[in-house]
Amino acid sequence: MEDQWEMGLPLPEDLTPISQSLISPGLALAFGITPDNTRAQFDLNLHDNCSTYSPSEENLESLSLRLFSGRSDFDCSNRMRRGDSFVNDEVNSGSKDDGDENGLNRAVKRPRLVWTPQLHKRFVDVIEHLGIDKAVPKTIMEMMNVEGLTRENVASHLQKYRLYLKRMEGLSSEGQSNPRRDTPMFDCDGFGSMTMPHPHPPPPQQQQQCNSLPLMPMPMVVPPPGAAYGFGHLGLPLPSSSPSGYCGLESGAYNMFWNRQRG
DNA sequence: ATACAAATAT
DNA sequence: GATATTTGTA
Repeated sequence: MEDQWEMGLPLPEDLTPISQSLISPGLALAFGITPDNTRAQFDLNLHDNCSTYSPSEENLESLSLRLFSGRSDFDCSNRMRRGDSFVNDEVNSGSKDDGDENGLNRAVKRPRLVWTPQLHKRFVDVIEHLGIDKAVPKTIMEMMNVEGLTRENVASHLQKYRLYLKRMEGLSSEGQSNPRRDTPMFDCDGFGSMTMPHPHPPPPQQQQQCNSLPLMPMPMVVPPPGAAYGFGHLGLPLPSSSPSGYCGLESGAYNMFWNRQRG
């Protein structure tokens, strides 16, 4: 059962290697995984400010491996730090591909991250396995192990996620016979946890016994182009689950999922 | 100096 | 509304 997730995944040699690991050796050890082939290969669905990029082409797979045009070492280094005011400590200044036409070392803007259901699912999985007390942005980011994902990406998402949890909490304690109780309109990957969050925090898990988790080694399965996506929340028919178990939206956020009822 | 959470901005 | 950025604080 524990190796079932591997079925249908691309072979290691089919995957483009990624230059940088976001998981610490300690975490990797704690999870009993080998750092080489376990990095998340998420399509981060990054949107440029100017052009919205839709990964519906056959180039999806290659796009999913790196963030933006040719660089994977983006990291947080292009952001201003508090106190001082450096713009961009980008190393290869003077090159023409840094988006700077004038030779000035301008800050390069990181595209906006879109939290796809896949990404969000991993986020939730990590949180649930960490326990609320240990679920802080940095740890979550490390355990998610998604290339290019920053701590502030996670922090921002976490802030909203906590808001969501609070809403649900107040909701469940409010009216017991509440008709508005979330019926899971779908239980596909990534959605169920959003529509039906755990009412109670999962039992605190110890790091040492976490190696049984199917959490880490889970490269994203890219659906074939033109595949029917899960629009169950819109009342559209769900595709019969594919053998690989893929079920989700390839592009676009899950947005409307957690904005159910509002006060 | 760093990371967090909350507040605010885009 | 979603995500980013700033602000206050531990």
